[in-house]
Amino acid sequence: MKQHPDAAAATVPAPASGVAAEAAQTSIAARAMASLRPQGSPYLEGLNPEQRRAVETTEGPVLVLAGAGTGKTRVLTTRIAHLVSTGKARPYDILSVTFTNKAAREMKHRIGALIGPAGEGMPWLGTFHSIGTKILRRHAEMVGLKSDFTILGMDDQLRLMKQVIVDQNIDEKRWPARALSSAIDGWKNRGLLPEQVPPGEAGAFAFGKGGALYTAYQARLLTLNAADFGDLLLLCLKLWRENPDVLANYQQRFRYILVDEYQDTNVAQYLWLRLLAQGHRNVACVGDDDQSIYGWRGAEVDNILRFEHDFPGAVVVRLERNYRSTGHILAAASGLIAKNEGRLGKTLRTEDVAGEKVTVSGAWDSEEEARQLGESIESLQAKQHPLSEIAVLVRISAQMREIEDRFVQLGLPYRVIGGPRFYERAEIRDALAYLRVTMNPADDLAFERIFNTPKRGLGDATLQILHGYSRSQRVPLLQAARSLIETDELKPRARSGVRALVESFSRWARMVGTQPHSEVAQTILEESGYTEMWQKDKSADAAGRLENLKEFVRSMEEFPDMAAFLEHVSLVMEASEQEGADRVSLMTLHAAKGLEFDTVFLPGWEDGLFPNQRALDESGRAGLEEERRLAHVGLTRARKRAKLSFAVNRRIHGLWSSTVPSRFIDELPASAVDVVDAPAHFSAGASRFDRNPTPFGSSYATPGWQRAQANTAGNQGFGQSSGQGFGRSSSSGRNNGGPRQIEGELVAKSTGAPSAFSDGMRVFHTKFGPGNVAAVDGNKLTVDFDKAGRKMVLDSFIQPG
DNA sequence: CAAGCGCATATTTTT
DNA sequence: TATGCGCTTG
Repeated sequence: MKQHPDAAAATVPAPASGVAAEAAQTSIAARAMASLRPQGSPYLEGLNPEQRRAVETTEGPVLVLAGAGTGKTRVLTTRIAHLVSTGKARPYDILSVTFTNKAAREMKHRIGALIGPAGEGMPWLGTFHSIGTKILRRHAEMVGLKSDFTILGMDDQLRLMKQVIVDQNIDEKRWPARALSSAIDGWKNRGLLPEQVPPGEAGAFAFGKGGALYTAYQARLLTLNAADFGDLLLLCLKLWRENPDVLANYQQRFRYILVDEYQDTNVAQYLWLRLLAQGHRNVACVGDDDQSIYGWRGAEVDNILRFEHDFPGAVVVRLERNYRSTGHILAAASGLIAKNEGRLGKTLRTEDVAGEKVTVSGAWDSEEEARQLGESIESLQAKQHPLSEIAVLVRISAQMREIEDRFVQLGLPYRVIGGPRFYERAEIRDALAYLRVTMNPADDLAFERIFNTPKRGLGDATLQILHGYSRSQRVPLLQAARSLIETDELKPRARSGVRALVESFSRWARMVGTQPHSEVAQTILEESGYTEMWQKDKSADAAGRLENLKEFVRSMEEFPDMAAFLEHVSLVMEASEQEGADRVSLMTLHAAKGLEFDTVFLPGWEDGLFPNQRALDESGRAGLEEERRLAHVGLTRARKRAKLSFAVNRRIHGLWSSTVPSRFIDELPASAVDVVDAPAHFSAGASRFDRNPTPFGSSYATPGWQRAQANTAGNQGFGQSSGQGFGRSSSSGRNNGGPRQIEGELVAKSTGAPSAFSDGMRVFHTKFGPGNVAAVDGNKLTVDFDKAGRKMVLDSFIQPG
């Protein structure tokens, strides 16, 4: 995109351009003008007083705490409309950042609806990354790049990291590229350039070479004229720090700044915003601390909690009126989130009816849970409830399989939202790599990717030769290949393969510009043998991949040229969801943020799964609070019906383990919740016992037992500080000792004898070696192994040591 | 260079 | 359990 904002503005029919010009000069007059308008502004109608305040407080820092379903997007878009139509700002004076492309698109759309085509001309509405890219391309030389730098996806990033690791003679096994890459990402998220990383931290990686690796990695990026996602922000910071005049220009340019989902910003984004906001200080951040669920990838809830401190004099507006959910659902969600300590505090209220209570039901195991889920959906379906208004939200994707299996069996149409994205599929990345090399012969990472795909008899040996030449002559791989086919460096066989490839790329490069770009792509895929490769492949998914390739080529037609297309896909890594069909939606809780449904099912509310043990282990109380926010997000997705469930047995890494209901269940206000008896039919449930008959089986599978379980859960007081680990909770209790051991018998086929182990005992495991028992739960032990760390193991694999 | 085996590993995921 | 990876073998 080379569109210059000022040029763009000239083409925008500015409704109040005369006023705008004055506004820039005489703010008093402008304000006076503005005060006249609201009465006649249709867009302000229907806003509640808080929303209106959020819209009309245009000057100075504003924090809008927008609870779930309180009309956040509406405020954001109306605010822009307000700024533009009062003449306080022209569309190109407003910087408006979102997190996802989807959010940006929706905002563009809605602004367009409010103020007409002027909104579509907003050049500075986009994601942090797309705006960062736009800024960087203009000043690329100042950070050592060229303006046509390529943006690396995660796979390129990893490949590059691997090379750097090898270059630095680090043991790749001990320090996998993944780990280092994520460390570097972490530093970038915190706005740290290589030299700014605290030495202690950098030293903790790769035998003290962490810092050196980061430096080397950045150097390689510059050589390749490439930037990774983190750089898109980090290099802006660098650019602005080193060139105050450039910064001043942007500070001046952005009269008003709006930020969506502020609770998800990381440190780099915060610094980025703060630098820009120091100009006019008109920065409005909209967010909800109770929906911050991305701490694990660098989001800092602190940013939102500290807003008033960071921007003195900030006006804080709370949007607490919820327009989405009925009373009980809201009460449940509010009651739950109130248990969090680190929050600014909001109380959602609704004027809607109380509606149905949130239901909680238990199941014997995850299979039965899925069965019940299917039945509930079918009965809703029988009552004409549209499937598209039903969502199943799970904590981890692994839960999806059983549910999908069930849906398939029932013939229930469903769709999985999230999951592997279109542009991340192997065939699409391959196709992209071909295009990238065609467009940019110096794109070594792309070249390497398709070097021998499809197979053309080229292996690692050949690649090493190319690399050697490329490095010594300081030319890109493709250039190296072009030179080497003139010599005898390569074996004849490899040489002919390389020659064919090199010549193809020259040919394809010549086609660009003379033929429509989608046709060029089509030709490339055919001539390279790539399409043929999949046609010959007779595995199950080959047909789907060919279909994807077709869709890929087709989607190119929506872009003016190949370069524009490539820019788009490097920033927009998302699938094109096809809407319309009446299907149940299945997704993770994370993927559900921002969506809403009439009916929401929330299976798997069990301690260890949700709240997730790993979050607890890694982040302690903060982790628990984030999990609780996730629960809150889940509940607030529901308009009319929220149905929680848990299973008492679940397979974890292939082993059956018994589980206890999530502590979150007990944190729900009782008045908003109905405990549901399990359905009375046990035909299917009984089959478990048919296979594994035990004297106790049937009685424990009765509804009464399940109710008892639910009650037991209530009485045990989960959720206090003690809860650590699947096993630890409260195994001493006689209430769960009985059933637990029987489950153990059924499930783990152990002897069922009471555990002979106790806390602190020295033990030996056939696989993990020596360790100390940290906790005992029936036949399951949590052991801190000397070498392998903390693991949960079955006692039958353990000997007293 | 490809197929096959053993081994470790096992959340959440946008840009 | 199941997947994916890296190494060994044909």
